[in-house]
Amino acid sequence: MLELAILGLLKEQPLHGYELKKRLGETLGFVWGVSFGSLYPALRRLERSGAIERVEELDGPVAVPVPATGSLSGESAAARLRRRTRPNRRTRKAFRITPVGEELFAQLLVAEPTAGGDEEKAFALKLAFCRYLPPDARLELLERRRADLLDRLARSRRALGGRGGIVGRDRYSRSLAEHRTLSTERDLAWVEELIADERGAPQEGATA
Amino acid sequence: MLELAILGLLKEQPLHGYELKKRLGETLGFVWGVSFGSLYPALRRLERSGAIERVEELDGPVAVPVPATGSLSGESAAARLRRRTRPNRRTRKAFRITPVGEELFAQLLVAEPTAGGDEEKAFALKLAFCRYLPPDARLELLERRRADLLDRLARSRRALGGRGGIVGRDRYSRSLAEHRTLSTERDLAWVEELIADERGAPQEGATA
DNA sequence: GTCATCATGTAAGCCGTTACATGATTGC
DNA sequence: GCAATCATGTAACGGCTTACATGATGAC
Repeated sequence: MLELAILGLLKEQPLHGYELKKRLGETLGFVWGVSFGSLYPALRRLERSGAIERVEELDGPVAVPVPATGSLSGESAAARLRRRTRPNRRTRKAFRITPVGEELFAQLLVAEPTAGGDEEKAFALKLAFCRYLPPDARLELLERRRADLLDRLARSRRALGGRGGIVGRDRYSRSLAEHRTLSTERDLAWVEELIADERGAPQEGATA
Repeated sequence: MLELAILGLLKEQPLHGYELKKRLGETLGFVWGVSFGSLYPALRRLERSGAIERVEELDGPVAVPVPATGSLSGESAAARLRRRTRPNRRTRKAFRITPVGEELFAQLLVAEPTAGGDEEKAFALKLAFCRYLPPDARLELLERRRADLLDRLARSRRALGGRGGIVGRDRYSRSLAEHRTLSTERDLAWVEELIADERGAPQEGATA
């Protein structure tokens, strides 16, 4: 999962570890937070397997439009900008994705979630990158998610309604079960909406 | 987390591993599924630490009212019932919670989630057992959750609205971010409802 | 010269997983 | 007797965490 996220971000532009972590926290943050302790080993693994490679840092490469989160004071924003224009650090190691990495990325994007992990996160992550997927694979991803949710909903309802289930337990458990069921229903509705959109207008590589 | 769940179930009645796993799947299933590979080692740990102890299996102990999930055929339900009335298995090891275990349980129930784990699950689990908590601790649990959700919501919105955020990314990421934000808002509303209920009628050990 | 931040990395450990191995009980 | 289920356990591993160690760069 981490590797998918890394490759996905590197598809956009070469980055070094520290920056990668920041982006993982910013643009994928509602999905995920990673620590250095996992990030760097992951980078090494990816490099050794040939999925990514070191790249010399060109000066001011892709010129992020101006980070301007708005919450920064004008002063420090200016400082950040100044710094950003002259990033000639020798100590940092930027990586770029290789063709091998592209292939790995494509594989990971359609792979079954590795049971141990968190199904929700895995789906969220894949969705965040599914613009790189051909329309049919995209649909399949969504359909699979839909099936999972239907399944879970069935179990939820069985637990909720069936005698011997949640009924008769305390109010907290009951409230929890009800809320979870509702959430699942809404997730399902959302996914079905995505599916409908997808069938309606199967946008090729839709970036906008 | 596993240990909390085990202790919580054992508070109701002594159980052996296999049954424990079933219950974990049934009554806590929408929150959790455990495998034997974690369950048995956890039981050993708990036993060694004195939190639980082996107990001789009395015949037909607590007499679960009749499992009757409704989805079983009458035949196999009858078989299940028949079996249940004479469970004189020597091979299985039933455990009961000890005073030490009660204390551990109480501790785990109010402990901060161990960062590594899944915050959602941890909260759900605690809520499922919070009837054992004194009203003030219960409120604190809810308030803490509320704070977490508020925090997450703020970050969600920042990512969503702020320039440099999700705007400008592809429609999938955008939809994802919007949906997550909505979900968080609803979780928050739910928790606030629970808090209001709690303040309105601080039921002592509310089982019904 | 010192502090904050940027930047990379290692070590130990936690908490769970799957896969495998084994054996008792019961229904037919 | 045979298969299904009940029941307990071990081994190897996975993926992530925190805590720790180290050092460069830039601001003042």
